[in-house]
Amino acid sequence: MSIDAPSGRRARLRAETTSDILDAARRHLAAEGASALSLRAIARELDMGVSSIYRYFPSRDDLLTELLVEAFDAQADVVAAAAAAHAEPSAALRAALQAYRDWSLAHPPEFALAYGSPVPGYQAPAERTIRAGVRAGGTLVDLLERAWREGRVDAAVVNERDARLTAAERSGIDALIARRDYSLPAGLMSLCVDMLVRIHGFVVMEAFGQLRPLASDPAATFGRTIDECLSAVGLGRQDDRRDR
Amino acid sequence: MSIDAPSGRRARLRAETTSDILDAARRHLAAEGASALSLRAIARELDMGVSSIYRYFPSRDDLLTELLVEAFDAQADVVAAAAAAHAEPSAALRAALQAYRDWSLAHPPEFALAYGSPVPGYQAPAERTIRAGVRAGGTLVDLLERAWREGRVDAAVVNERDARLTAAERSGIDALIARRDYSLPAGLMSLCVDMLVRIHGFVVMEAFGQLRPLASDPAATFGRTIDECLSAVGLGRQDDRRDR
DNA sequence: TGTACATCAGTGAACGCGCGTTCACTGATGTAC
DNA sequence: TGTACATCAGTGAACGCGCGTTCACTGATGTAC
Repeated sequence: MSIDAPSGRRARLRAETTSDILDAARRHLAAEGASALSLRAIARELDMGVSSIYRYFPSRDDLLTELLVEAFDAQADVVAAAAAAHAEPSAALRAALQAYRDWSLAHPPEFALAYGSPVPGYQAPAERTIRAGVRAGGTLVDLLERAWREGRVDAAVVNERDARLTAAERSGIDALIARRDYSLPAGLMSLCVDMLVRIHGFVVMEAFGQLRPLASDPAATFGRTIDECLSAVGLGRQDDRRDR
Repeated sequence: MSIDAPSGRRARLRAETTSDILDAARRHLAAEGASALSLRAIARELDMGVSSIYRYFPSRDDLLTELLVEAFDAQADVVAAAAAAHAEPSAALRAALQAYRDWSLAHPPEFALAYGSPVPGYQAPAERTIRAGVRAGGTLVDLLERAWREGRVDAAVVNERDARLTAAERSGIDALIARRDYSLPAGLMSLCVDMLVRIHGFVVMEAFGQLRPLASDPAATFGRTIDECLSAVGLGRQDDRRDR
């Protein structure tokens, strides 16, 4: 997060205070929710005047944006790291999906900020936000691309999906692939979207407490959902059954 | 919504004003989000003093609760009506799931209130809220129960799921069935939960605008998701393929 | 090493705002006889 | 039909609160010579 970091005590202290503020903000995010995040409360907690905060962030909204970008980045980092730990694509994909869930459940306020209902009166600035928000999904697409190139994806599954796409869907998928410079076939991209929706939907429900009354062993249920997603995407082979 | 409704002009006017307030509240919910819902703004819109609102609702939180309960009820009504329009269970289930999505997309603020990130400083009173919140899901379970009783569910699918349940999952599922007085087998209940999670997850993403960058024909994508859910639940037979 | 100046973190008071809620009130609508 | 009383919708002023943001300031930390 530190920009440039031009050495010297002053710079170091500045960086420290900046991250103190962000930490306190995160705590308040956790306690009260994004729309109740208040500069005054943060200042109180840090034992400093409210006005001091303006030395570090030009406004409350900028603070929120920073938190939002950090959240997306942290999640994407964790997902990428999990994926990188496995050479075999479907094992990597499993690990990545698991990491997606783990991070989300471990950081409820950040997750809610990133994916929950919009914060009233706050409009996230597209430029900074979109790039960060796309990264986690991008990692998953990369994995599928690699699996596809290596011939590990069941082509019959992909072709069947391909044949079922409506014209509108196909043009949307093609545009998406072009926009993000992906290189997988449209059918596989469509299957990938389904997978994302399924995984994310699961995590949203769990994070917001709507799953608890329905499933008492969410980890197991999620594991099975991963299994089903992998096989739906044409990766349901025997070679990765060991790590379940 | 009207309680008892003891005739007379006064009562009628009272009911009218009450629903005027609720309407205005809904509009503000739509415009600003739940946490920004303000009695003063509502009063302004209705050209009345703020204090008058207290003749109708004891506090802001009670107003919110009323909106919340109404939202759950409205959604559940729509789902139940859609289901009731079809005799054949899997057609009814299709219609019900479709209605679930349609209502949600048509009422973004109510949907966000009911299923989005929690409103800061507001805790929904469990007694009134839970009963209403469970209704829509209950309709879907009823349909599956009926299909099961009529022998339309593929027993092999149910048994396979049954065999895969962890001990924790099984006891959770059994408790859920007992608590709500359902009567379907544990395997089918577990499949039903998966279905709910999948459908709800899809709708959440669509309602919160996170699906748009990924899918350009969400209706078609949702239709396919329904297909997959039905066959995952053991209802993927030929007899209802006509209405796709 | 010492001096003169620039930078910048931090301060506290103030502004103006919108909020939920309370209160004592007015006047219209209903009810009992 | 008329009168006396009870009910209750609606009012406007006031209270106390927390908020984001601005401003002119002080004093410590760095930099140039």
